[in-house]
Amino acid sequence: MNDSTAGGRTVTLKDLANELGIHPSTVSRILHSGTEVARGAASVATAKRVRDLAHKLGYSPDPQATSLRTRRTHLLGVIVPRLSDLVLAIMYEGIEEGAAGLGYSTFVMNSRDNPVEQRRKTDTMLARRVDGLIIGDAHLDNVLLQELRTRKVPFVLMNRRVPGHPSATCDDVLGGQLAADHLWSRGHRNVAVIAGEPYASTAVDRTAGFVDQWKSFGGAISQQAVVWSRFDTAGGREAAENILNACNPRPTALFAVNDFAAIGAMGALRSHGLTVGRDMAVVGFNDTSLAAELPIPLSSVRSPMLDIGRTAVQLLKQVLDGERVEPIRLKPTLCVRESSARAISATLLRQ
Amino acid sequence: MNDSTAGGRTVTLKDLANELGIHPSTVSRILHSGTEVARGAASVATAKRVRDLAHKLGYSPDPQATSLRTRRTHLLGVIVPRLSDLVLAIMYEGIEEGAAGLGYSTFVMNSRDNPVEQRRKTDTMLARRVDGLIIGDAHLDNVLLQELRTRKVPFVLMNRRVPGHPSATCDDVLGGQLAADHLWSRGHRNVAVIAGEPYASTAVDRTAGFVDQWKSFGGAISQQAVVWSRFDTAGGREAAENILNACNPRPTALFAVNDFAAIGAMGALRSHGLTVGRDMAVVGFNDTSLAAELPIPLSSVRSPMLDIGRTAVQLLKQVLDGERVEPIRLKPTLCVRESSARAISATLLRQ
DNA sequence: ACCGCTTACCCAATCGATTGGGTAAGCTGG
DNA sequence: CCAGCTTACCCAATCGATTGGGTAAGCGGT
Repeated sequence: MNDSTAGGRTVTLKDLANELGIHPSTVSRILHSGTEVARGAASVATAKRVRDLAHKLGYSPDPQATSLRTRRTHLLGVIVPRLSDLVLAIMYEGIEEGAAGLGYSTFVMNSRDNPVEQRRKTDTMLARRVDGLIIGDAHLDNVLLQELRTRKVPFVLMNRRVPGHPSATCDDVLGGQLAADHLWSRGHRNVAVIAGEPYASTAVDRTAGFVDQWKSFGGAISQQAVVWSRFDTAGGREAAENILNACNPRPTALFAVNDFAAIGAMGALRSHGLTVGRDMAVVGFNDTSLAAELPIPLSSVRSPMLDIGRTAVQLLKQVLDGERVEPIRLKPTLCVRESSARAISATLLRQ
Repeated sequence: MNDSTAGGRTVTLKDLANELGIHPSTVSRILHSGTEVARGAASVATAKRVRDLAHKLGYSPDPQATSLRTRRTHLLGVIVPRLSDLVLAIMYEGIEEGAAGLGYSTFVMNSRDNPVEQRRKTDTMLARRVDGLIIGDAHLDNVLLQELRTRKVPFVLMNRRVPGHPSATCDDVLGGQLAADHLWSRGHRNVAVIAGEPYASTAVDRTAGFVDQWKSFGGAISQQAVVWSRFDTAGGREAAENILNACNPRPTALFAVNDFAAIGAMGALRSHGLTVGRDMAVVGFNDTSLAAELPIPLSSVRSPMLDIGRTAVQLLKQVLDGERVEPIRLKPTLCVRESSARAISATLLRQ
């Protein structure tokens, strides 16, 4: 453990310099740069003496002082709808890992998907002088992003994309297609979609991927079979209720763009006396750790959440380095489980 | 939105001073202190001119410069086992809220409950010169805490307590008692406990609260009916398997110190052909949002997670202000649901 | 002996805000 | 008319690290 503490005495460059009878700038050059500058700034012997002493005294540079001078804080801001959304929490673990690898630290804040909060949190981050932002709660219609671009704030989107901005996301269109392929191949011909929030690209893309693929197979999906909803269990429950009420004949399969909505829907189905996997197939999205653990394990499109977080950091790093970057979409895969594994039964077909 | 950006020109005190033809120190005093110092430093008219200009130009003080001078960063470090644990994620939301209210920003890092990582993350936080730490992953046997105290690093514990250190936690002993009261009152006499990790006070206290209360009723709990386990679904599943194998006669009720472990256990019970709520009562802990949404809703001891987070910040603030603080334990309440609502059935009693 | 080059440093300004210690002008009271 | 006080400021050092621009010593070559 180093000795620079919140409470105790802190070792500074000057301390090291005084101790060794050399100038702080020399110490800085030795410690600062990996041999390129160090050589030329000091003799090998001096460099070693400095490094040894620094290590012995547990010197760690003051990041505030460094930032003040260099105008770079090595701080990244991360804004998510809410960390209590497992999906974002896992992406954040990827971010933390990626950022640590590059020597950055990260702030996270919850915006609750509320535009006022998004702006406020963004402001707080910028007031802290973060070097860049990772935005995990982008709305498709958001003006904030244009503003940030105009002001040349470096940022990347994560999880949700918005055309024209760099982003690290799951290939949600593909994910929707995978779900459609699966349900169609199991013989389903009458399906409904719990579509999520229309302001989120995740919801829109997954739904579009599913619906377009379904139509390309020659299937039909009526207006009332696509229900927009919140992403949480309560939203999924309501959406499923709507579908059960509005769709006649009752669909034989449900695609929810989010595992939590799928779980809520499963609850609603159960309340209606339907058994998931037998009377109704259900497919979720993200393959959160719960999907496999449910009493009736949930089929789900697995999105590489950790990798999305890591990729977002890499991308932001490139932006900070002034490189031009393209959006990246990581491939999802389908995990089939009991909730949708069996082919549609004769009884259901006959309905 | 203020104009100080990661990308653009930033307005400094000196800019304001030049613009108005006064000295930066005067501007600082006006903007810095709420009338006490400001009065005496400048005329009311000047103060207004300064404030108006600051607002117009979107001045926001450079936190790095401020910290360098004042030696306080207004940064708090938060260390948790993992943010993908819903419980900690929600506590963090409380922290974020509380910290924002006091003008602090927070770093979070995941330690994965691994002592090496705990130390490494602590070091990273201190290297960033945080003003204090909120530690959410304390182990009962941890030496790190003693070290931090010796080095006079201000910190408080959250979620898990360790005797002798300030902490904001749930009253876990009481929580365990509530579960015991409930199951006993429903007629159960043969129970088992999925106890969690023995290094966490949450696990130890909840188990002790339950077991002691049970014994005070005259009940008995055998050695093999208390199974230590990981906190996740897989851990709960394994523990339940152990219990089903080792306990004869089979218990009629299960208390898991964590909802996720409870969910895992429910899966195991189902695999054994047992119906939760009828063949076996199950009670979890924390009342995470999923408990109520499960196909068979889970009874759970509700712990005030948001408040614990908020309280942790308040407590740390007091520590930073040099006040003496006592550990705080917030009261849990019991939410009874289908998984344990009905009284023990005659069939089960006869077993 | 002298030019030019390398080696191994030192010097001082700078980033932006804070703060203890001035000081000049103006007013009051005796 | 002047001591003494208040008002409304200014000055300069400081926090710790970085960095462009020195410079003195030493050495090789001619």
